[in-house]
Amino acid sequence: MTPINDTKNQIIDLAESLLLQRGYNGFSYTHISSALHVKNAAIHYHFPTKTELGVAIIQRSRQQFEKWTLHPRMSSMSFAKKLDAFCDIFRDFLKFEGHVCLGSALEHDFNTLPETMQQETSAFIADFLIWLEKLLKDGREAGDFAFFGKPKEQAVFVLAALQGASQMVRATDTTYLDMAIRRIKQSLKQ
Amino acid sequence: MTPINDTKNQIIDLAESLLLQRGYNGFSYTHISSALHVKNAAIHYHFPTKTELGVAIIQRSRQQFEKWTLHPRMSSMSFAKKLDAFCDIFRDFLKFEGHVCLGSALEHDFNTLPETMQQETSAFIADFLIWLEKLLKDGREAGDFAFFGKPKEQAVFVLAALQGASQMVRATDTTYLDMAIRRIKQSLKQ
DNA sequence: GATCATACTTACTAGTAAGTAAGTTGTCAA
DNA sequence: TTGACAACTTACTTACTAGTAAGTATGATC
Repeated sequence: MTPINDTKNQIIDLAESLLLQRGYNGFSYTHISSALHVKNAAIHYHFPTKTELGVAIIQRSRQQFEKWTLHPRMSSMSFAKKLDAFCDIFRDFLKFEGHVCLGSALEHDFNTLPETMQQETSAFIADFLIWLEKLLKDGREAGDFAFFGKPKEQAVFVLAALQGASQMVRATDTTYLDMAIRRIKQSLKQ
Repeated sequence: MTPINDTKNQIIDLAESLLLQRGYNGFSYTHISSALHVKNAAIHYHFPTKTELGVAIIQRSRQQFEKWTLHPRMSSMSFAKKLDAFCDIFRDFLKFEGHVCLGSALEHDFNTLPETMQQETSAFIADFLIWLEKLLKDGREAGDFAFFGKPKEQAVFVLAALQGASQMVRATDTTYLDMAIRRIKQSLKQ
């Protein structure tokens, strides 16, 4: 048979891709099963409910982000380089046709999401904001960044711009994210 | 019977509200018909397809925005006041429980939208960007705004931040939009 | 008073959604 | 060789989706 967890991981991969492309209410188990050439019930075997599948997607992404933040190469980076790397996360999402970042996709469907997914979504956004706030705070203290007000407020602003731009790309032009990123960096210069 | 266009307008009102709350794939004709205490087919009488209803929502919004830009009181406003008024559009969306701005909602569902709705969505976003670009350009020339680079790039940045923040609010806190607006204004100061 | 359009309702259709119960098959361990 | 389990399939259910065809009440017009 197939290797252990192979189908399960393929399901999460595909479901995440569909979520980023079409939103939580825009994909079904049939989308996944037909793409993987298995039956509808096979998906239900691995993820009895769509809610469990949704939670699995977010939890895996949270783990990936945590791993990213803890990666050895991060500790040797300058604050500016870290911000660059963070912006690259959003650029990477757009490499796949029609994708948007996960936070943006989940926020949009928030009101129609089951409660457990809502909780995971809020935690996911909080992960990003906490990391970003610390980067901006430490970067300003070190003299690498310059901005007024609280680091948290600036973090909200940066994340909002990144998410907003990654979404705007769909109805406009893919260069718009780069425009926003240039402006974000500009807004942090002395 | 009911006054002319009353039901039709009520349908657009409700459909728009549902679209902003739940996304295009998150509401059905049944949501509308049961709320208005009419039958499913009554909605189809006014809007034969969901696509036509979707297009009607966007077109009405575009007309409302055009009317807003041409309102007599606008011409006497300072550039800063105009920007304030523009930001208020986004604040107003959030007054209704769980709403997000229309542009954000449409961009999110873009890939699953019928073609006519995609075209209207792109035009809707373009309306906003063109107005904003002109405001920023004229404002900088008059010495009221200060920023580097092209007005268009700054316009993309401002709209991205507004849309992103209006969406982030769902998974976080309603104060986050105000944070972003404060930062936007700060980024345009000398 | 007949005709006609408007604004519906009743009663359906075909398709798709998530989800389930029961049976099948390959693999591995005792 | 025999269980036992993982990983499915087959065959279904219930609920909801957009959309339609045909009929009806109401008011305005000729």
